[in-house]
Order: sequence, then structure tokens, then C-alpha cells
Amino acid sequence: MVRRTKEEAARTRSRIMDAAVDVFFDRGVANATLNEIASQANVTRGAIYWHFKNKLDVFDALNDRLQLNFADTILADLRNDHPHPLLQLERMCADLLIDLENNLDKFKVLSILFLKSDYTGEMEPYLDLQNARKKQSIELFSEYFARAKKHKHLLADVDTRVLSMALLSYITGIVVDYLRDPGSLVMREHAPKFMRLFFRNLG
Amino acid sequence: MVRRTKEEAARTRSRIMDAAVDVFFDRGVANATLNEIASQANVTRGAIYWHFKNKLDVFDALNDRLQLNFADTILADLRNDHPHPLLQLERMCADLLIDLENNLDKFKVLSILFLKSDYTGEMEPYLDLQNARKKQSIELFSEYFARAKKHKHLLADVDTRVLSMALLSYITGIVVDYLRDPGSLVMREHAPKFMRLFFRNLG
DNA sequence: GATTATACATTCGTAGTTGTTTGTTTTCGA
DNA sequence: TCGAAAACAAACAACTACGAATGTATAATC
Repeated sequence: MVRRTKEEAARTRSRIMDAAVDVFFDRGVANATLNEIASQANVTRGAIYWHFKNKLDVFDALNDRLQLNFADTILADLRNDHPHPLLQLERMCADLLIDLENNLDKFKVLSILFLKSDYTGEMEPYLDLQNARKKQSIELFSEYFARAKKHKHLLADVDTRVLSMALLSYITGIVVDYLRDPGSLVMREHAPKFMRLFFRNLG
Repeated sequence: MVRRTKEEAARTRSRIMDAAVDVFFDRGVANATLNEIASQANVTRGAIYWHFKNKLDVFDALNDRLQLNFADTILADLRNDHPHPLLQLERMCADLLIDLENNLDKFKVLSILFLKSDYTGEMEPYLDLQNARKKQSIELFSEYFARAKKHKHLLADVDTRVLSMALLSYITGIVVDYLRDPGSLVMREHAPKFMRLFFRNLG
């Protein structure tokens, strides 16, 4: 059995990536071997080397597929003017956290990005990439908070840039703590409380 | 040259650990080889295998030496009653963050624990250990906040447990974001602002 | 319907790492 | 002071994973 149709080949490729998610999650990116990924995907290493250059290239593909771009997801929702923009943001952040609990794939991929990669050597550029994306998010939030301030929805004395950095770090921390110990809290219950704590004093 | 005195042997051991910090930081725990650690410490692998069982055992020793126990460091300071306990806590957290900027060794070790380890396979127990320590910290903070609430320093309607979890996650996030991109902020300036944002609405 | 390129499987050589063993020298304890 | 063990260095053996090369059967193309 060889030489599948193009569609089958594409499915093979995505099966390899799915397998990579599992293996990276279970064994860490550095420890994961192409053999493990191959057998998890029910192919041989040959198939992986056909579709990808090497392990890093697989990671690269995963990175693309994830679209960790908070920005894109959030921006769309932020575009339309909401009567109470801060509340809107608060809800969105909570939903984003709760989604981690329901979406196993997102949980695994975020685990890979935050816990299972060391970003040394050839992987360093991917950290830079994530940091660049984060800067984008900061700018986005800053602008958003600035608008809220103009509309008197936000206290005038807060530094919007510091505020958005703080919010993003807050979310990062909640995510990381959750990934490191998923049993320690129930997102559906805790996320709204966490967010309330942060937003209660801004209005 | 062999068979040093006991003191010299102890120094060799700690030199190996120092080297391990550098190598783990630069290459990640999983990618780091004992050869790299050895040459960084100006010894051979034989020396490492004399002092440690294997790479994991070196990591274990590092884990012990760090005493990431926020608890111990903080507990001592929290013991004595402060006129304004929340302000005290706020300052302490800020100082803790600022220390990251000045103390390179702490920066590296925290990087190793948060970014350079995947905690898979044999390393899993160390994540459990850290999570257990974190639970301790939560309990500690909870109790502390509860005291503050009794003294009317804290709003009565906040859940102290959720509050301490939130604070710890907040700190985790700031730390992780800083470790991932140290150039993005200056702790001496930002840490007090971050903390002020969190504490301003509690009193 | 022959040819070519595709989509893999299989095999191979190699470099790197690990754990172990052996060797050597010096310090410590009796 | 004299063995015994400490504190390593050096050599060895085994495995593993990688990358590349090769093989091969089928789909696409004409």
C-alpha cells in the first residue's frame, strides 16, 4: 500500500501532526522521537520525512496550525462596539480560559507551547515569534482600554499600557498554573471569579 | 591530579551544579548532555557520575538547592504583625519580582523550572512537588488574607482562597512573561505598578 | 498505455550519549 | 605508616535516533 491520492496524502500529513501533538504532549518536544510520532500516526519515519524536513519542521507546522493569535480571535469580537466594553472584555477572557477545559486539543497545544518546549537552539526563533505576537496583543489591548477610558468606562489614572500587560500576564499565569496542575481548579467556576477580581476596580 | 580533600570535593560538586544551571539554561534539561555539563565544570563525566546518579539526580539536587519555597522566605516576613499587612504583602511581591532582575542565578534557575523542563517521564514527580508547594502557598496566603479581613483591612465580600490563587497566578504570569522576554519590561519600574493594580481595590 | 512523479516503506551507516568499568593518585583513619 | 577508600580520569560497550539512500507500487499526466 503506497502512493495514495492527494486527499489521502493530506490526511496522512494531518494525522502526523495530530500524532505529534500527542507525542509532544506526552514526552516533551525534545524527548519526542520521530519513531514515536510515526507509530502513533500508523506510518513510518519515511512518511514523516516526506511531508516534513525534520522534527522542528513538524513543530513549525503545528505552530502555524494553532493560530495562537489571541489577537485574531479577540479582535473580531472587539470590533463591534459593545455597550459595556470592559464587561465584554472580562467575559471574553473568562470564556477563553473556560475553553481550555473543554477543548482538549487546545489544552495540549498550549501545554506544548508553554510547558513542553524549551526554546533552545533551533527553537529559539519560535519564542521570538510568540513574543512578537504578544506585543501585538498588548498594543491591541492598550488601544482598547484607551477607548474605554475616553468613554469614561475606565478610571482616568490608570496606565493603559501597564494595564494591558498586567491583564495578559494575569491570563498567562492562570493558564500556566492550570496547565501545570489541571486538577487544582475548575475553570468554569474559577475563571469568572478570577476575572471579576481583576476588573472590579477599573470601572 | 585526583583525590582532592573533602572540601575540594564539595566544591567540585557545587561547581558541577553551577555548570548544570548554565547548561540547562542554555540547552534545556532534555537536550543537555553530561559531557556539556562536565566540560563546563572543567571535569569529566566520571566526576559527575561520582557525585550524582545521573542527569536527573543533578536536576534533583538543583531543585533542593533552589528552595523555591516562596513559603519559607515569605512566611518569615509575614510572621511579625505589620501595621498595614496588605501593603506589606504588596511590597514583598514587588521585591520578589524585582529580585529576578538583579539575581541572575535566580533568573536562570526559574527559567529552568518554568521554561526549560518538560516534566515528562521521570521528571513528572518534580512537577507534582512544585504543585504541592504551591498549594502550601495558597493555604498560607488564604490564612493571611483571612486575618486581614478580620482586621477590616480587606473587603468582606472577597473569597480569600480565590484571592490567593489569583495573586499567585498573577505573579506566575508576570514571572513567566518576564522569563520568556526579559527585554519587554524593567522590573524595578513595572513590578510596583503591577502590584498596585492588583491591590488597589482590596482595601 | 507508457512514463513520470508521488507517497510512502525499508534499509543502512553514523554520530552522539549513556552507564559501567577500570585505572590512578592521594588523603584519611587506625 | 600503611592499607583502604575517596575522588576523580579514561576507556569501553551498548544502544538509540537521525538523516539519507534506496526501493516500490500506485496515481497522475500526456
